[in-house]
Amino acid sequence: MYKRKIPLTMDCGLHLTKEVLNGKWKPALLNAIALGVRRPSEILRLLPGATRRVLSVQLKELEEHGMIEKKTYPQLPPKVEYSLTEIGWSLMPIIDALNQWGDTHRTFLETVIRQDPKVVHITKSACQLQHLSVGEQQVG
Amino acid sequence: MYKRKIPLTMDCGLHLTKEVLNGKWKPALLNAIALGVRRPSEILRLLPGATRRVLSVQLKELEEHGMIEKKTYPQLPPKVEYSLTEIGWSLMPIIDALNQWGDTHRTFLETVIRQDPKVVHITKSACQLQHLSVGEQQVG
DNA sequence: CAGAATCCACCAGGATACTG
DNA sequence: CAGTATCCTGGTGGATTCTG
Repeated sequence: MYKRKIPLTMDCGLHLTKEVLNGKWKPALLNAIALGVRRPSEILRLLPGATRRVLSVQLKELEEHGMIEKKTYPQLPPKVEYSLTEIGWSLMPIIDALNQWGDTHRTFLETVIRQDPKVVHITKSACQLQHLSVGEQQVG
Repeated sequence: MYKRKIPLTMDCGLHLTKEVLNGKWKPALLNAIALGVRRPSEILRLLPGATRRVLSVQLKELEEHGMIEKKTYPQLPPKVEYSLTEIGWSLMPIIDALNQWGDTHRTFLETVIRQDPKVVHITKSACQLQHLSVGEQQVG
């Protein structure tokens, strides 16, 4: 088993939270599940930029960190459903805030980020989360 | 100049925000500056886990993204002061929420994160942010 | 004191193929 | 459909040294 060689730094709340949300798709995954998209294949469709492997890895981490729960139906073909735990739900106001802040300042942000000479080109449509209305949220 | 070869994905607000806060010390840096710690040497003292170089790099990125402003006094020895821009300030509720969430669930989080077999050991005291009371915040 | 230049270890995440 | 194993690339951030 792989072991990380660089120690974590985690005594202020900021770093603890960062560790939980650390991963390219973690916030999007939590958001998707909160919006009722609970099956891996659906999530995969929702995030065309991500591969099955990466989603798998990050979902597992979220599960290990206690943010989501996994329900496996022992069938063929297999069926899996994820749901938020209570502590997972407690993250949603933050996710919403992140999402909203990005949307509010979209024009500005796209400009300054595009100005960044490091950024070669931008791919659009890697995430369809914004097409789901928040009103469709399901109650845990 | 280094150029990034992997395209960004940034059409949902979540990813825009993530790009801005992307960097090990970015939220902590914003928080520090908001709390009135504006000089590099002070910030360095506040975040003993980070090196001068990394702070320098991430401060520059925050500046390029328009979150902070840099004021240089042409003296010897040089003196530099950072401050939040208006849009930078607009991030503070989010930073506070991240910080608070981590603190609220500290016990749980430290447990599940430590359970993670990837984590070998944890360094404490890499960040002294929690020693500053929020009451000491300065107005932009 | 502030920061630029180098060098590099580490590891996150993408591609692909395979199993049940 | 869901998940794992393997391999590989690129880029973040740490160490160190040097300048003004």
